[in-house]
Amino acid sequence: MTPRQARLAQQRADILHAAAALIAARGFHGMSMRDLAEATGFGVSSLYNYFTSKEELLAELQIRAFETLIAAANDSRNDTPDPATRLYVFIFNQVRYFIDHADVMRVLIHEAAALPAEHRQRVRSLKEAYFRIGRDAVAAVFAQGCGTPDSARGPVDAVALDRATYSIFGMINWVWAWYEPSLHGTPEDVARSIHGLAVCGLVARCPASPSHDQLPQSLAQGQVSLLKHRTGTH
Amino acid sequence: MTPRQARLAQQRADILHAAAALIAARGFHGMSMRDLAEATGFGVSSLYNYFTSKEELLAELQIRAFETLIAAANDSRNDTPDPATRLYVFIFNQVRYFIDHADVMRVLIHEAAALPAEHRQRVRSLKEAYFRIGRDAVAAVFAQGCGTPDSARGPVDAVALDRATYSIFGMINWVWAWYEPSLHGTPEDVARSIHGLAVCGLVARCPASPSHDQLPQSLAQGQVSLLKHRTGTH
DNA sequence: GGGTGGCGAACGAACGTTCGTTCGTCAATC
DNA sequence: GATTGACGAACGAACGTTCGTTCGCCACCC
Repeated sequence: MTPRQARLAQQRADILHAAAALIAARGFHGMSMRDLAEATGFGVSSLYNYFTSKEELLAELQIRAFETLIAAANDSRNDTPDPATRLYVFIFNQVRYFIDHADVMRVLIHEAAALPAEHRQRVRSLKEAYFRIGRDAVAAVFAQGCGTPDSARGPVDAVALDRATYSIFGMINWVWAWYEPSLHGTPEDVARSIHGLAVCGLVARCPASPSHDQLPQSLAQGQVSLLKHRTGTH
Repeated sequence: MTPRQARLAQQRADILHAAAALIAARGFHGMSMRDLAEATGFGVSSLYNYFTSKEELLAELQIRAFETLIAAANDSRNDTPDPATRLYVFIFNQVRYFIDHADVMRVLIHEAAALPAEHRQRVRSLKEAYFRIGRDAVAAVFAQGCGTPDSARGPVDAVALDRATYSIFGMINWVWAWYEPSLHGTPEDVARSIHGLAVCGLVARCPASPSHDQLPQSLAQGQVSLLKHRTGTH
């Protein structure tokens, strides 16, 4: 990559960062290109040297974010054999990403419908790929059970698995709406609360699942950035 | 109420219905007053006979919705003494409301930040009141425990209670993003999945909590409408 | 009972502003 | 000296809102 290309890529990323903040605060239609120009220091027209339209900018933002999330989830998929712990890692990764990059999170959740039809399908398929990773983690916990001999629970059908997975995503995704570091503990606390609900519920005891004290206290931040720069071939 | 007033109130409600659909689809800034005029059959300027501004329209929409939710939650608060069942009723009421009125739901979740400062505080206090109702229901389940003698779980502090409550709200609120009646079962199924996760988690057994089969199969729809019409003094 | 005046309610047109986008030009870089 | 990239100016369209007017209904007086 020539220095020229590197500079161009960096400035594209800078613009995306600023756009994420503005769209998160005011919505896609609420952010004007003049707002974005002021935030980035560019002139309004210069932005069009980096993105062909406002909508392409939104699409790029969402695509990069999902690719980052998917890559992070895949990287940590095989770290541990225990399903409950693996689910914790999945939850924590996403919670941390969303807390660190709340702007991007809000854009992902709120502005999927604002995409033009052309880019809609691409983002949707990325979202589905990410959902499947989460569902696999949930299914593994389901299948393993808790080690309890009790088998009063009926067989888990696919529809119920989907509902449970979506519900767990709901807990994670909702974090942006309420989390305040000074009020609600560390990201680890949040991930443990969610994981606890997902695995044990509010009150049940989970003899065979790892105690929360045994869960990894911290995970390597890794090298994933807010918006991974896609190099090369995809 | 004179027929005149009744007609005016009805038309205000009609406009709010149409606005909810448009805002849900395109966002507050994405809906133009011309869109709304076309959807309602009014001329653009006639809308200003019913609402003083676009922002007041949004505020009214949110305030009515939260008042409806709070009233429904309060009405059913003392129906049953069992905490777990009471939590189920709370969850089901909200899930059903959101599935029946997905438009309003999206507006509540997405467009809180688009409110002008004047109306912001009113909506926020309604939201907090509603949160407290939910938290009380969660706290009761927490306090009762599951009847298990096992007390390995530490004392439940207020912060953890908040996190758990927010997480449960997250499961409920996220329903709008994925629920499809033909794919994901009935609203009762959804409420039971969420309640099951909240109380028992994915895998734990809950000896003392009611089996899902014993939960009320259906609840009276009640007379709450999409946007309750506030008569009189508040 | 039939005209008539007042008024709520709906409207088209137009306001000034801001929107996303394009274009021609000019300075800086290789 | 050619190419890249930043820019101000300008575009038509659409924005939220206001204005003056009209229309039709209902209460009132002759």
